[in-house]
Amino acid sequence: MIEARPVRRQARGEKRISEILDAALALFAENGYEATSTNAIAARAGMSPGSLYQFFWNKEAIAEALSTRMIEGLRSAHGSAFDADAVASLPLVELVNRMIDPLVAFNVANPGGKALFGNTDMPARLAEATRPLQDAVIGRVAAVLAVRAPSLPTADRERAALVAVQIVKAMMGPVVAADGAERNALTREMKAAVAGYLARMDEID
Amino acid sequence: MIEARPVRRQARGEKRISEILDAALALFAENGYEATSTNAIAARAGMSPGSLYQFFWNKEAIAEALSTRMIEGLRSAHGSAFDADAVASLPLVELVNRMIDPLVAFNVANPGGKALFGNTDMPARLAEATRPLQDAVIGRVAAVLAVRAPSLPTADRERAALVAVQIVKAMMGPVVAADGAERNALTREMKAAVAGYLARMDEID
Amino acid sequence: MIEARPVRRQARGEKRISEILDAALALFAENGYEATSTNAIAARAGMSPGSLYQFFWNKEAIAEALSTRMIEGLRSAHGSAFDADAVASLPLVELVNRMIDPLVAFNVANPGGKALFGNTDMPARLAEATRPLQDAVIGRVAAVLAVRAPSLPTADRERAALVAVQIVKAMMGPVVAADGAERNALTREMKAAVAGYLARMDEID
Amino acid sequence: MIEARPVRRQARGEKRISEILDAALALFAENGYEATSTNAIAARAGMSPGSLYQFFWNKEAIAEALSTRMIEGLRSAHGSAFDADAVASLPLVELVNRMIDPLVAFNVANPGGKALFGNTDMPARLAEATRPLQDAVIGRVAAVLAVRAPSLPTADRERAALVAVQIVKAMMGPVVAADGAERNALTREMKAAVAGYLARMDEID
DNA sequence: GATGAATGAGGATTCATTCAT
DNA sequence: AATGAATGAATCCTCATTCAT
Repeated sequence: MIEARPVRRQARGEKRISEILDAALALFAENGYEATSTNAIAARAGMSPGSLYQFFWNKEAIAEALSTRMIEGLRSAHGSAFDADAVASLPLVELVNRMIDPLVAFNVANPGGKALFGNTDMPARLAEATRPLQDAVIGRVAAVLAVRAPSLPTADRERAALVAVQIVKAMMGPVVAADGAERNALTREMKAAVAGYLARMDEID
Repeated sequence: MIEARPVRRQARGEKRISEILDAALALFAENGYEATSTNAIAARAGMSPGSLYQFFWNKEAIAEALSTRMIEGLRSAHGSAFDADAVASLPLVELVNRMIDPLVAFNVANPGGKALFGNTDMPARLAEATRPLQDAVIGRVAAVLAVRAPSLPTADRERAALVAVQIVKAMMGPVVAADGAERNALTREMKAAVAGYLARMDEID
Repeated sequence: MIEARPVRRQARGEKRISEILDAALALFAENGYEATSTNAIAARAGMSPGSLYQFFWNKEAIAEALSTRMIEGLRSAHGSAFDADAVASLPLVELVNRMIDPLVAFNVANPGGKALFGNTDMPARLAEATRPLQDAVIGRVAAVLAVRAPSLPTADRERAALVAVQIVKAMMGPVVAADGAERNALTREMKAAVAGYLARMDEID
Repeated sequence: MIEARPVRRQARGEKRISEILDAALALFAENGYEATSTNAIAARAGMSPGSLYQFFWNKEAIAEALSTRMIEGLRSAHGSAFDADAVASLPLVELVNRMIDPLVAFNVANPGGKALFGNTDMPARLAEATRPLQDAVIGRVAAVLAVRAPSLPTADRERAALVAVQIVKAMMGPVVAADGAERNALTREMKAAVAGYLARMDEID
């Protein structure tokens, strides 16, 4: 009744958590959040339904953790792409490359992210848990714009960042779904769209 | 025994079908596809669950019909925006206006659309049922490009159309969610992004 | 999501509700509240689990309804036993007879009541829902005492009523469990205990 | 393979068993038998669930042991209250005092008892496991009556003992739940009820 | 054509119990 | 002796769908 359940975080725990998240990511990608059953996640992760709940309070918590892991993954995928001097000095096209290439690589390696973001079909509480990722990314782009287009009013800057992010998000589906030459072509167009749009707010080039 | 249920299309039938679709659209928009129960749709449509099934084989069929109705709605919303001479002679910015303004108006008036498109959280079969809308729209834009940039290879043209459509879709959520001045600002940016991108493939301006 | 579920109370509804309550009473009596599954109740009531929930929001609601039905049953079982002049004029022994005989008859006919009252093993909320019955009965006895022993302070009167009721409750289990001559003997002793105790507060005899 | 698990009774074992029973008693009192999980018992006893099962075969066994420990506790609580000459020579009121006062003290100190006795909400097998306590107490009272009212037929004597015990059990809940002056008042009434009832079978007074 | 009661499989979650370490 | 991760059956409840009226 009081139930502490400290959400295992030890040694072997990390591995199992990871297995659960992998399974969940795959299934969310295939069938969506709602249509994915916790029993299915457990089965795919090679454990019993009961074990799942030793690591997560409930289904939402899994999606939340997935979202968190995604943020961290993105951050490390970007590496030094957002370093102050890179941001300040690079030509726009090169900057866009540095931002988008790791994103594409990350999404190709982690299909299923799309099930988590920009998806209306999940409990309201979860949608909010998913927000940080969104906001983190937009914030990063806005920070870039703050350096590149310092005279732009904050509101405009945030809006522009949103637009850039939305374009990337929207194109990521087709990019991930395609492969080979077509994937490259789509990636090129995505970059063109983003760079073209941002060029308008950018004093330098 | 051989189950006829010929999907009613008669007199009063049309009206009831419409009521069901209205109810479904509203609920999908509020809670998403999976979280919307057929009983809730029936209730909101002012009929019994049994009656609902006299018009649709199952829940998916409702979403499919919604998708179809959406295509038609979009088509009529666009009116003469895609007329041959409009497409051939208008300045790009004006053409984009004629394409996007009705879309925004339509989506603001039908806020359930987002639950149906670009949402992974539905049975795979449904996601496919939803494709025609997508394709219809892309096809229309590709046709425009065929006129404006006739020298562009077909593959590039289709890809460009996809990009344009994705940008619009991606921005539609934020646009519909915002209101007043911010909605206008977002719409303006959406148009700028699309026009900016298409300008590259467009010989004229 | 909004879900009205007006808890069926119509024509045939009453019958089914009654069947559910009968089944629940029997099972609660056999296995207790917690150990009785809603599926088992439905099965014993000859319906599917889903149907059960057309009449009751959840398991607690069934116990609540059972408690309510019990109060009404007791009231009607007592008939005119608590009429003003009966209460005022009857010899104590006869009064006790009129109070206890219907209770014994009722409990023999409705075994299982014991699972609902004075049982700690149920959600706190339920325990409270069950209180009214308890209080109703004690209140009735206190009212009798108010007539028979008007000089007794209210607190003492309520306490005495509680004692009388507790004795009856405590003996009811053995009485119901026994049968034939032993049941009669136990009933006689229960009455003796109650009458003996009340005689002390009673001016007349 | 032949499953030994000899129910540890050694050195440190006794201490751990005691801790388990303490934890179980507290939790049964708080939440009832069914709602108390073995994991919660283990946690409260400061050990792992696995360890718990080294001392008890299952949940029922814990309740059984608790019942046994209760009998012993009661016995020692009563001390010399049932000594032959005390029983034979004391005025009834004083005898009742000597029997009931330790019981009240014991129950106030061990408020979990009520979850174990007179509670229908436990598996039938457990209810029986709980019987010995009941019977032990009744037997003791019957023995008293055998001395005080030797001419009473055995059956009547046992029945009278049952009544007395039931009264005490029934009042124990309210007594334990109350405190201060009200607890005293309730205890006084409990004694009055018991003494009043027994006086009828008692030749002396 | 319509109704709405009825169905029952399925989903999230818990918990008594086991077993590898 | 002890641990605590693992198990999986069982629970309450929902909902897409059917069918008698």
